[in-house]
Amino acid sequence: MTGGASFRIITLPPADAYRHMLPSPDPESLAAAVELAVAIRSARLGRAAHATAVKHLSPRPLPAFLSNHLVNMYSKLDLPTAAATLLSLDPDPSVVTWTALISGSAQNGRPLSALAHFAAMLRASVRPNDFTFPSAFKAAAAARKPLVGRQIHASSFKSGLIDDAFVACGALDMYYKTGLTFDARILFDEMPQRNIVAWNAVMTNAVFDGRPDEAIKAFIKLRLHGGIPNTISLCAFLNACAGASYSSLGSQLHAFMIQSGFDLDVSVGNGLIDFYGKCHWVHEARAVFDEMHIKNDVSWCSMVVVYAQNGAEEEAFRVYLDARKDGIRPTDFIVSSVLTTCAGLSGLDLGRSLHAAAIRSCINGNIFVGSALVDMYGKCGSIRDAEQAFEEMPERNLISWNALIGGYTQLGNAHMALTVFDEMIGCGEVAPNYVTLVNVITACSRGGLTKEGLDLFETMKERFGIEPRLEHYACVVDLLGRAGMEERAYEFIKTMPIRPSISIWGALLGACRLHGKTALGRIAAHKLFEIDPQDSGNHVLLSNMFASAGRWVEATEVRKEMKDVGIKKGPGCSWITWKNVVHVFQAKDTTHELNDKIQAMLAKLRRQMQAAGYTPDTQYALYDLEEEEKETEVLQHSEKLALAFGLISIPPGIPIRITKNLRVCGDCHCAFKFISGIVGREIIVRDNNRFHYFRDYQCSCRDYW
DNA sequence: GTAGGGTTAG
Repeated sequence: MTGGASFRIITLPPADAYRHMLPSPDPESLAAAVELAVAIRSARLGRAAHATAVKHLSPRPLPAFLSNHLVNMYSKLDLPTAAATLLSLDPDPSVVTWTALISGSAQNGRPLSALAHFAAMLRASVRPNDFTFPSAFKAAAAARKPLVGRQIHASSFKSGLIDDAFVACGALDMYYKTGLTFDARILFDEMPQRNIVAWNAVMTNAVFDGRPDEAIKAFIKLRLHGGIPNTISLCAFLNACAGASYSSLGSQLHAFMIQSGFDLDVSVGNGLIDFYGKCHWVHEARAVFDEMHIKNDVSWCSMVVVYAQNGAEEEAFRVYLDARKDGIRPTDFIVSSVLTTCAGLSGLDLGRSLHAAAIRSCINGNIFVGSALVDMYGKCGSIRDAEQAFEEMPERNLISWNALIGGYTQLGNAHMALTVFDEMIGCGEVAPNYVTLVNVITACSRGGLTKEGLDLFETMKERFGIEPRLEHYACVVDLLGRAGMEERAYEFIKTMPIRPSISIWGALLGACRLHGKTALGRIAAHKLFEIDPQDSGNHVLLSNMFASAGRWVEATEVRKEMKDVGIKKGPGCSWITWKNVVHVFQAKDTTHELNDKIQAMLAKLRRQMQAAGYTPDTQYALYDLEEEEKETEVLQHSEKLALAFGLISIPPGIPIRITKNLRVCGDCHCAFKFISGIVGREIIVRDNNRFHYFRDYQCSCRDYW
């Protein structure tokens, strides 16, 4: 390097600007270069400076300040071995050297080594200073070691350094994060000076621990004390409002932010998007997003999540595509979020393209991405791909296991769901949670394993320490109901210790519909109307139950009642994706451009099916029509139209994937079994409840759904 | 020369 350019100038350069430059060999410049290496996170520059130092300054030892810089650089850039080796070469490392080593470990997610270094420092009789304690507390907090944290607190108290604001804030945060909330409160009350960081520690931890009201109270108290919130306080407040669904309080704060100019901060803007999304104010979230002058990848990701979590999966995907166009890299956060929307859309092709993007960006090994892939493939009915994604994960956690079990559950493969469940227990690395139990009991229900399901429910508390929740009770009602034991299910509901919810009565009503138990069905339906009079699904289910039992008067009455109260039923529809176009069909839909061919195909299929022994199951025609008309009616169901289109358009050998927003109808289910055999093709239907995998005159659900 | 509290996901 020539010309005497000094590394002291720290106007931050673009990340790559200095990477290949060699610093001049005087210790001051070398130290500056090392400092810069940390700032731009360039290990290459740091190593180059180190090499230059060794070359030009040996055999003399490196000056202490330069050595400290180097230890700090290696530690901060997550090269712990180099940092520790360098420290061990120093015959008498100072507290600064030790602190550099400890802080790097704490910041790079290695709290246990940070604590080990801290202990080694004490053994070497080096006393921690006001810089060391905050890092030590951070490590104890991250390692969730309350006893160690308390010891560090005692030591900082003895040395008198606890009165330092940095040290006290570290201790405060440590007590919260290790679950010693009581100690944290005492410490906070006794703090001689409470700076904004202390208030923020109170607020962020209250939100994290699910005590949003406490965070809001702290914010108000801070204002009463004349404290000025910063961006972190505001993000915490927004999270508190989102957690407690205080939509108006949060939007009032939004006004304050605009007044004070805080809304221009990217993190605050991102917090606002997230807050509005969690309050289901999608338009407000979008407005904040659109008005942001500077957006980062978190902004884009938050916007994707707002749409995904508010039932607008197509919009979520569009935002993802816009983000890519805007030059946003597919991060692990964005990819796992968008994969969730693919799972919701049943968008297997989109999911596969994201899988490819994840591999290109080297984030396919991330545990969030991996679990999202397993989940997506499972929900899209590609259980083989789900298995493979699961196998390829470098590490797995509870969520990954739950995703795979959930995939088998959706497919109705109770045997495999239970096998994977046993494997999960057997591996001893993760303990099941309530979601796991919901999945396996549901799998039993769908697979007809009534005894096994009941067994799991009855022993879950004792075997796994999981208290049954409402969801588990609903699973049992479903389990008994599907097995034809509606009366027993009703008795079970009566003895429940929790107040029965929509899902409980809904499960009973569904079972009554399936088995034509109209009297009990009416009881369940009326419970449902009491809880949620506006829900169309319950009315439709009741009406269909009467229709299936041939009781047309009652069926029509329910429909009429719906009309009178002003309940609208969302239309049932089925869709199929071909060549990146989504073709949507409603029942009796004649608007598709290929309608003539579709009708011809349906007529042909009807002849072939009847020759093979199919009779239309007209109980699924929902109106009281003449028998022959009913046959025509069921032939025009949206899933049959979609299938006919698929058979016309998609070449043989490619499975036909259909998605339906309601449950697949019984006649269509029967017809699809015949058609899969007649035309020799795989047909995969995903309804709002589960998958049906038709092949060779059979369905994966074995007619039990 | 070394330090504390933060936004997005399965």
